[in-house]
Amino acid sequence: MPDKIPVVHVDSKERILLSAARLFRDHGYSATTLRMIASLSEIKAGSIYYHFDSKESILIDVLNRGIEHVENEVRIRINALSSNSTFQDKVKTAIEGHLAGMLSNGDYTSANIKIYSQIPSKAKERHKIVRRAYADYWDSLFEEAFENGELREALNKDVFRLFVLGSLNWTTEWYEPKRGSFKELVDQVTSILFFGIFKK
Amino acid sequence: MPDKIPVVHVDSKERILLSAARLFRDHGYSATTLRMIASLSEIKAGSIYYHFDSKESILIDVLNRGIEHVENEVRIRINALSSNSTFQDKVKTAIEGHLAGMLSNGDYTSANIKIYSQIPSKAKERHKIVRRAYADYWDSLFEEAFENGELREALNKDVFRLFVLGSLNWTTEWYEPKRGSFKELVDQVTSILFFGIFKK
DNA sequence: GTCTATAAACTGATAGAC
DNA sequence: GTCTATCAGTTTATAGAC
Repeated sequence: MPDKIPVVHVDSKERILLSAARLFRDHGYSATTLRMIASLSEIKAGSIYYHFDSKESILIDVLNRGIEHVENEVRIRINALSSNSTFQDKVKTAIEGHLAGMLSNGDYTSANIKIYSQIPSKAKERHKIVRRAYADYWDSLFEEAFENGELREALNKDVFRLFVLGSLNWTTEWYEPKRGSFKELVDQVTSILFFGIFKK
Repeated sequence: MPDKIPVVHVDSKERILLSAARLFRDHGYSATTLRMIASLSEIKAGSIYYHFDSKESILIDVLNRGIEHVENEVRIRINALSSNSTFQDKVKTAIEGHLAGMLSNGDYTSANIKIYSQIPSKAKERHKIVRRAYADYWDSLFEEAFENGELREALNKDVFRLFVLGSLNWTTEWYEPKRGSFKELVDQVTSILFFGIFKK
């Protein structure tokens, strides 16, 4: 993942959120202290409380931005498609958007994906609704293909979406630009998901 | 995930390790306190130090057992295959083993997979060698197929293994027995990975 | 082997000066 | 808005009784 971009000097609130996202992603929510966030934001720990009520409210903002970001990356690309594009184009575009949302400047999104399962249950409950809406977006995308009979089998629809999105999500654990360009990654991942690993 | 099996009364050391694995998996390493581990193990926190030097040494043992467990699940199934089984049989068997290692009584393995990226870097460094050996096992499995020309494309070999294993690993985030039997999951996942989601 | 008690350090959060 | 100082609670880890 790039992240070459330093936590530049914009509004303090923005620096706090970006620092928190990166630290949450790399060390987890609980292992990240307010003093770590403060230090990376080049501010003192007490000052954080001028901008946020609690550590958990920072978390909520980070999580929401993560979904917001990835959803935008997907929607923008989908909306830019010409009206006569095939369904396969559409899905490949969505895959590219999702991967871009996580891997290219997607500090909030990668944080969201990596920490979600281990955050305090109260925060998880609050954030669930936002997540659900994004999942619904993918469901509606696949729904079309199910109806057209383009998909290879009538697999369980939930398993279908969960597996596809999950396989993408895990790329945060291993993708490094030095392995190959982002475009190559999208091509290879799409190729495997569309047609599998075997010749026939 | 089942985990119906309570932390039964075996050796204290075993109870501590199993409790730790489950708590690490569900809450993360840092958010899990020794008092939580002690409580679930039905022992007092101070007593843990008779069996372990530090919290981190519990972590190391949990991580190692995780790889050990999943590796066994895979090896046992692979070795039980008849000598005339096809390469696809072999891979499906390995997938089944890996999923079983995580999802069926795989507390140590699911803990390992979920927390690895966020543990202290010292522990990560120490555990890397054990992980590498398991990755090598999968590499050698696919190597055969590459040479036989059975795989659909000459994709980047690393991306290949990482994507396949990663897509399996993420099932810990969403698989629930109520969605369907374990056998069904193996069939559906294998089907997608082997031949993709599209009809052609 | 397990307990109680406690040390030493760290945590999220607050108060009040500037 | 940001700082310093500090509170109250928690954390890992240790000491010593049984």
